[in-house]
Amino acid sequence: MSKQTIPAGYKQTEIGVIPEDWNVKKIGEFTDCTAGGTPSTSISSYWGGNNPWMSSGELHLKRVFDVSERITNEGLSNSSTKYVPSESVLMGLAGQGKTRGTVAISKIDLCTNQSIAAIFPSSKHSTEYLFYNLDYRYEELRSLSTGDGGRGGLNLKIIRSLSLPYPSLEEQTTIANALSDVDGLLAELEKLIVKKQAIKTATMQQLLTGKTRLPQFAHHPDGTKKAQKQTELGPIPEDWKVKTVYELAENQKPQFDDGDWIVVVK
DNA sequence: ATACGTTCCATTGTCATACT
DNA sequence: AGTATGACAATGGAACGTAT
Repeated sequence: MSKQTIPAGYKQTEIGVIPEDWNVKKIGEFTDCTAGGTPSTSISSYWGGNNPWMSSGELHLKRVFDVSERITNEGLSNSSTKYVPSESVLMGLAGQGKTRGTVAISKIDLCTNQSIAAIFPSSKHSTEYLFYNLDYRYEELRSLSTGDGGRGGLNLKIIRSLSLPYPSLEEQTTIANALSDVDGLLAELEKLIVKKQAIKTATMQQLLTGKTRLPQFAHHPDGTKKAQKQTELGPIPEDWKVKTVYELAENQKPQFDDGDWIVVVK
């Protein structure tokens, strides 16, 4: 790429144009990471117990407050899994599917399987900032995988050598907070959507069964309220009918030369 | 020709193990 | 200890076979 104009107050680095007072650091320069393991599944005394053990499928939780599996102390000491602290960034290492490159944050101390790398928290970086940076770089992370084709994986060496823009800890925290605020707003919106969907479901139940009539259909011309009648589908308004879909389709059947037909429901 | 149930196969995630 | 890879299980969808 040819020389481009760099805005005042910015500088060119190997990872792109960033503010002058930011640095570029590799993950291995400010913290370390480790992978986990799986206690032998054929030894039942390794399973159960009190130690949370996370499989890579649970990375989609994004913020991991609990996991579904538990292992015993015996399982913990007889496998290569180990406790990683709360506030670690967890990254999927293996898998052809979407797990590889997916990141999450542990919100409890937990153990993981060998397909998860845990990047430890440190006093030099913001876990949330690192999480957002890596989450944003999902496609890039996937392209970094070793090996050819689907089976490739990330490994600890690749993670340690990942470079990222590195502002002061205070700025990292502030950036992460801003993003977290947006996440909060999105979560609120999602809650609202769920609520509206519940209202819609309830409304469908009322309107499609005739339990509640829209005002202009609820009364006879003389002002008396329309009654209900009993049918095989339950009580429905006295002026409604019960018909099979087949009956409706027969009536709607358009005549095409080739014999095909469609039903348009409005 | 259609409806339905079954089988097959690709994808993905996971575990075990050999290798460095 | 960390990584690569063979093996396998779970899943879902496509393809196929059969009865009507």
